[in-house]
Amino acid sequence: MSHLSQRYIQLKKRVFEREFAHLNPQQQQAVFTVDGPLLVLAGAGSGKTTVLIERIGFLLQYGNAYFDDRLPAGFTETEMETMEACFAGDDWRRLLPQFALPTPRPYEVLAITFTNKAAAEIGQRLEAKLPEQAHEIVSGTFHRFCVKILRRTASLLGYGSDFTIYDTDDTKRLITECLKALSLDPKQYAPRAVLSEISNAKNEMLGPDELAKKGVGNFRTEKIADVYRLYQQRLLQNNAMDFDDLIWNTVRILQEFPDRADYYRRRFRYVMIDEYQDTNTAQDLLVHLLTSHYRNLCVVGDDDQSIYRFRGATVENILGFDQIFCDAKVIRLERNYRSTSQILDAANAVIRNNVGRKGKELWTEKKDGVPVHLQTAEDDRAEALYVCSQIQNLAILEKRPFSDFAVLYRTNKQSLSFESTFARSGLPYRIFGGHRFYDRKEIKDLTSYLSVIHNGGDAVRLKRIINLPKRGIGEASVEKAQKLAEYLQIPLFEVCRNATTYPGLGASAAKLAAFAALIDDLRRTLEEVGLNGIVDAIVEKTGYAAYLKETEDNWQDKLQNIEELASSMTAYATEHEEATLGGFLEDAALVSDLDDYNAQAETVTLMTVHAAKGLEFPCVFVVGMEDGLFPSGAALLEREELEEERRLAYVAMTRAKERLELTYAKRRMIHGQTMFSPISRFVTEIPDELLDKPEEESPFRPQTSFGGYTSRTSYSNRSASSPHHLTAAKPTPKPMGMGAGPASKPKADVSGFLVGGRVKHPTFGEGTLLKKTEMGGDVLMEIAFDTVGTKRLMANYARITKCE
DNA sequence: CACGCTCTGCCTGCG
DNA sequence: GCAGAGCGTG
Repeated sequence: MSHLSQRYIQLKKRVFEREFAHLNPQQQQAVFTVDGPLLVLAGAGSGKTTVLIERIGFLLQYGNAYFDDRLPAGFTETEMETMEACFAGDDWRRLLPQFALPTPRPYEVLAITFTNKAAAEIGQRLEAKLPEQAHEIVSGTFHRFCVKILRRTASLLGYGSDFTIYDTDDTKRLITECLKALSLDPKQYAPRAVLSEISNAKNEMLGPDELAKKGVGNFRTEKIADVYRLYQQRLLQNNAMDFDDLIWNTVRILQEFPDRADYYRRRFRYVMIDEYQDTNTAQDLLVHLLTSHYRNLCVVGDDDQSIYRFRGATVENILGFDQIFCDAKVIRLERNYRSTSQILDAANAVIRNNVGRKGKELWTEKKDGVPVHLQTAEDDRAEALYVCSQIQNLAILEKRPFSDFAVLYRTNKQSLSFESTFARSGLPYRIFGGHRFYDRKEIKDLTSYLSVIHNGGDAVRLKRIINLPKRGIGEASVEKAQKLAEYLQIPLFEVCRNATTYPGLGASAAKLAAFAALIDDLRRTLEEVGLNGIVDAIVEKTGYAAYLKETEDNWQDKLQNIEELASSMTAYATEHEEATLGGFLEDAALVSDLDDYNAQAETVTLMTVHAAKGLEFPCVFVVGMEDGLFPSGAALLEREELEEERRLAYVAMTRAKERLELTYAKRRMIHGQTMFSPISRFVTEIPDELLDKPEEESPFRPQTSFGGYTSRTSYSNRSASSPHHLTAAKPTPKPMGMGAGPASKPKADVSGFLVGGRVKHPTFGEGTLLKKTEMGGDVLMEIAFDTVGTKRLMANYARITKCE
């Protein structure tokens, strides 16, 4: 290599490094490496999304400029000197365009994520960074990407392009049907379990025959393979796919139709996959099939955050990436920008105990944090009380909005005690998870109507609504009609429509025909009123509202949910120029509740650790740190399971930016039984010097009149265990908020303060009391101070006096 | 076919 | 401890 060329390359690199100086060296390398296979091991809070966005930006602007080692043709020494002089001056940015190489078109770039939330974030940030090109870049979830391909290619596999996407409820119904058809006892073959085995098989790319072969000699597996075979057959008949099929059928397109495969391979020249540790075998195969031509594949992930093994994700995909691509470049992002060193050291100490990992140690420059706090509570109720009062304390002492706080738990059930405690003390909160909006019964009913209107071939959803509201079509009649449909090889809906022409249907024929007429009528209504009025029309023409009133206690709530469905359809119609019913149903199938998580809302967040992945909060409480709960009892048996739980604990801890508290209850009700569990082994893996452990006893003991002590370590410790201490009688969980946390004070008497009256504060001066709000045994006072403006203070903490 | 009773079986859960 | 499923009866 010539001397000139070396000078040129060196200068070029320095220019780019200066342009991307806001990134650390590892991040820069990840951004500049656009060609060939790249594995980015991105620790929690290491600026992964930023890298992804910057990388796309760099790619679209400069192509493979950074690593290209060619000298422009006819480049001279003089030009080199001009460039170097320019670099030394202020307008060195002028050099950037000169280094640019041919770039891909935006639509040749594909970015795939797992959740809608992540996809939306990427979409927004791309929009902000590259307003011109963002809308052309293909970004979205695996499922959305696959649906897009399948809508165009499904006919090759025998499906219609308007296939329905079945959710868990639909698939469960279909499995139950298949079990019945094969005379299998649903008690021995629980639909849920069968479904999960089928799903696992699909995720590993095993068809019914392969599953049967694998389970030869195993009676149960052989039977499940039979169910699987029938299930797939029926899905096809119903023109429906389950979520796993979306992936697998796309794989089939790429494997079985070379011309299609070739088209997509050339189309997506640059592919990026986020959260690669969450991919299953089918998704991994899809990615490899898609990128086998150009091999410009960048996968980003963190083996330490792989927490979805139970649903088929295999960490091996990310762990073995550099073995499959032996020329892959591996970049580790270990600098964390989120958490304090105390939090990171604790999290590192826990995850270190895992054997099967690439090995990463996060570090930070935030050294000014507080230790991780460990709180012991007598039972789950005391635990909730502690968290509640601690949040109230911190909100006041550190002037934090409630949106700073998150309570993370292992199981959804644990939310109950927090929900009731928070509600009682007026702490605003929001619970995420549990069931999706679109999974609610009334919403499922309505979307089933919509779906039948849209895709008449779908018998599962048709059967869901055929007698709902009750219209005298019993199970026997439906079965007869279905037998007939099978015999005649026509959709069930067609049998209903022409029911009166089949003598075998007897008395129910008229009712079936009336039902079909209703659906046909609704189809015409859809033509007339469009998406905006169709929900109302269904409710009206089916008498659904009356049915709800008759059968449900909380029918008002349910009607309101239906209203919400109607307005979300209207919103969909306005947002999309060519809005169709099919498009809306597709959206409904592919969204989740977490998607509308709003960090701005002034509420405490309650969610499972799983749901919290990818989020961050200034203050995090990880609750229920007990062996048997976290790690879960099932995980205590197998090493692999336990390691997954440990990764889960790692994810939980690394959500915290400033404060991390771990809580543990000595006693707790599980499955209706009081359990006494030892403290979580994950807590014991954290070295003592990183943990701030308060007194042994529950903090909820009646307060003495020694107001204002702040040291919890010596004095209060003793007071609880000392037998002659009169007030240490029995911890009473009654008093809310008070006496909890570090800086407790005696209860202030606020009855003398009148709204509109004048008050005085030692630092803020005089002001007018605007509002008093009861809050967890304390009173929140909103005061308009004369000099410093309006402030919200808790009566028990702020030294407020009346003006005489 | 609707109801009420008993029985069971219980992590996590994207799309 | 509670919810959902399944079963039997009016």
